[in-house]
Amino acid sequence: MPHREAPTYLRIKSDFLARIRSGELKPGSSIPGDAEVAELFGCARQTAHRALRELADEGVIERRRRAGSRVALRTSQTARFEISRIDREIEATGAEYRYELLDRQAGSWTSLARERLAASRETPVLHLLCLHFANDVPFQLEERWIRLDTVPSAARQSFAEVGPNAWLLEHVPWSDAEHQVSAISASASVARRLRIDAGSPLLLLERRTWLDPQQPVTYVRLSHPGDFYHLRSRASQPKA
Amino acid sequence: MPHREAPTYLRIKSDFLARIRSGELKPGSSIPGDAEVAELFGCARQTAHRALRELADEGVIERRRRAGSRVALRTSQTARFEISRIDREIEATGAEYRYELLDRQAGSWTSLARERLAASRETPVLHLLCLHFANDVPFQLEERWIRLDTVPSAARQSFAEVGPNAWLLEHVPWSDAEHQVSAISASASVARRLRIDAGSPLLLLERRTWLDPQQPVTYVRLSHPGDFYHLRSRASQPKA
DNA sequence: GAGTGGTCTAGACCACTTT
DNA sequence: AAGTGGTCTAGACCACTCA
Repeated sequence: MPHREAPTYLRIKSDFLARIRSGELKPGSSIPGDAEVAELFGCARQTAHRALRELADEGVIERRRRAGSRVALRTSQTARFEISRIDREIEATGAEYRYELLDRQAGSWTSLARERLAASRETPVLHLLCLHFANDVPFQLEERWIRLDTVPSAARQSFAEVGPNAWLLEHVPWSDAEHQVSAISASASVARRLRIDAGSPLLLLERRTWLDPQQPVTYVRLSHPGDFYHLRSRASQPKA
Repeated sequence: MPHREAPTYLRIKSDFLARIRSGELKPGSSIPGDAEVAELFGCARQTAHRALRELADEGVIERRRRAGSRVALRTSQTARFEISRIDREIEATGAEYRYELLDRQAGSWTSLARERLAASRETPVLHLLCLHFANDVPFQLEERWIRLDTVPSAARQSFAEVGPNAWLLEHVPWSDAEHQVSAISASASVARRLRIDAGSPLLLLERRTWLDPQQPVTYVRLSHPGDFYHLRSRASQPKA
């Protein structure tokens, strides 16, 4: 296999990343401007510009007009967790997936859900209670509220076969999403559904989505027995 | 304030995003090639190319040579959680932060930590047990192992004043990181440290980092009383 | 006012992939 | 073999921001 030469803009990025990693360039160090970088690497300004722009987009450096570019000061690590459709996630492990709709009620608010969806008592809502199984073992309990004024078509869905998450992902676009992960004790009723002991640790994933910043779509609480479920994330520093 | 016209490549991105959001372009729909988009918008091919390339980088569309571009099929939502330095996170809430080193031992492996760091019994290691307080209430228990063959300078650190996370972030670059979040019951010893009841739910954040794919740096278990801590994430669809 | 980054163009060559 | 995306150039104008 012949070694293919990397594009110039990637070589420039690699070069700066290596110099940052080695400690030669420290957070706050200033970086040559587009024109100078272009001259150093013997390329057009546009090419140098692309390398530096992408480094800035990735948060590696900070650029300001007139003031020039500097190595960014990193204070936090970020982890990106993929939250897949539960059916695919279960099937990916080789287990058999099964879905069960436990309850479906229009107009059934809880005060928590009303607050989360910025709704009044009169706002039309669909409440769903669903259970997801892996090899016939309860894996996830899903408590969901859907605002019917935002998504009227949901009222015509039975959700007997297709889970609400799969349906919403395919039929309702979203502009904003909020996730929250916490650890709680299983209440008696949740524990009964999940066939675990009351008080057992649960990994609770809450999600809200919006059609646009003014229109909440759904609020969902996904409870998982602590032994079964975890969120995983693997990240690399920007490479090239 | 005069309304400033947006750059052409952003207008192109917005246009496609709007058409995707409206349902006019569905997952799998094909999208005109660079040249055609350039003609449609009356701009140079490079400009159209940048718009489409960025959409592809963001995962909105998929591009393949010869085959053209298509709207990507999204199956999962991704949430990006920022994992800050705990001291800053606590101070950001207005609470007072305090740090305490409970234990520091060289050569003290557990089998779990050895497995996570791909180490043998003879691999030199530093084990640390730390407690982080918010307003004098235990907030996070930190159990950490640092491979001293990878980071020899850690052996000279007392970690009495500066927490290991802050020190490592500033002194040891990393190329890869892995996070895992789960819910567990507090063991008796952990519960005692955190001044909670044994069996209480804990949000456990585990992290591993590598200097490069062959050199593990550290493995850490961060336990948080379920009532106090949660991971939060807010995301928007790519906007323009 | 001057320097820096941000964007755009017209033209070009190449590499990959499908037909 | 041909069409598509990926990259590069040389030159240009503009906008923002600091001195």
